[in-house]
Amino acid sequence: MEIFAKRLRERAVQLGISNAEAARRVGLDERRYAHYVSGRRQPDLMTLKNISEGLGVTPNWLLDFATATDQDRRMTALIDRFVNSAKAMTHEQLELAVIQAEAVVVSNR
Amino acid sequence: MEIFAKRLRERAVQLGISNAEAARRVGLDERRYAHYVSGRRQPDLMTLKNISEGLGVTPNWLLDFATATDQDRRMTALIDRFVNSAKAMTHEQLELAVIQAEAVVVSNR
DNA sequence: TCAATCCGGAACAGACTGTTCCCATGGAGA
DNA sequence: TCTCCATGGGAACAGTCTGTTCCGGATTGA
Repeated sequence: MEIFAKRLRERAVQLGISNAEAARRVGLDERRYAHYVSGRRQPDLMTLKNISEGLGVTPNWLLDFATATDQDRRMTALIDRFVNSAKAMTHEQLELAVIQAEAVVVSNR
Repeated sequence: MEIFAKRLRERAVQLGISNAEAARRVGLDERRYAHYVSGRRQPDLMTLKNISEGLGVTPNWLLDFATATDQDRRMTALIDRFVNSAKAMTHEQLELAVIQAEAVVVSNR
């Protein structure tokens, strides 16, 4: 996961801070954080989450995860339509829609 | 990271497959994957990424990372649930779900 | 010159992981 | 009913990896 270390360095530059300062923001020991920056060691999942929050980024970005939705354009187009509709719904309406959707998925067995 | 293990089990249910089948899709040994499912052990970052791809979800979702900082978090959480469900749907099923959602919005007027 | 900050390397004890057995359960088919 | 196979849990072990601690060099500002 060299990309992870690269993203940590990249983010520090974006924020205009040193890696040591980034470590403090995340709440990690400088040496420990330095290991992540150098790419020689990897954090556990909880630490990954904390780093994401501390630096204001997402795990997806830190891991360079390309959203699989980019592959199927028809699906993404439909999802976009749903998201737009969801913004015009009440919370109860959206909740019902989600429950229905999840029920459809379960029934696919 | 109990939530991570929970999400693995949750996703297997969504896809209607066993954990062993999920392990095969990801390309991991069943025993090893079972450790992740039980929450007793955690994968490294590269494996996390592979699991995300194999199961058609995102690291953000597997880690329960709240991306909502702008709008209503309840709404975005529901939308995320829908998006994940949509990935397990056929195109026809998703299309119907969207049509229904848009119909709900129209009825609000 | 001195102090402070940042960053890299080395090393060690401890924790964690990946893997391998063993076994219990439950469903499918003969 | 019996057998086979898939699933999944538990235990254990060797090896790897991590977190932490020292040390030193480089840079900056007072």
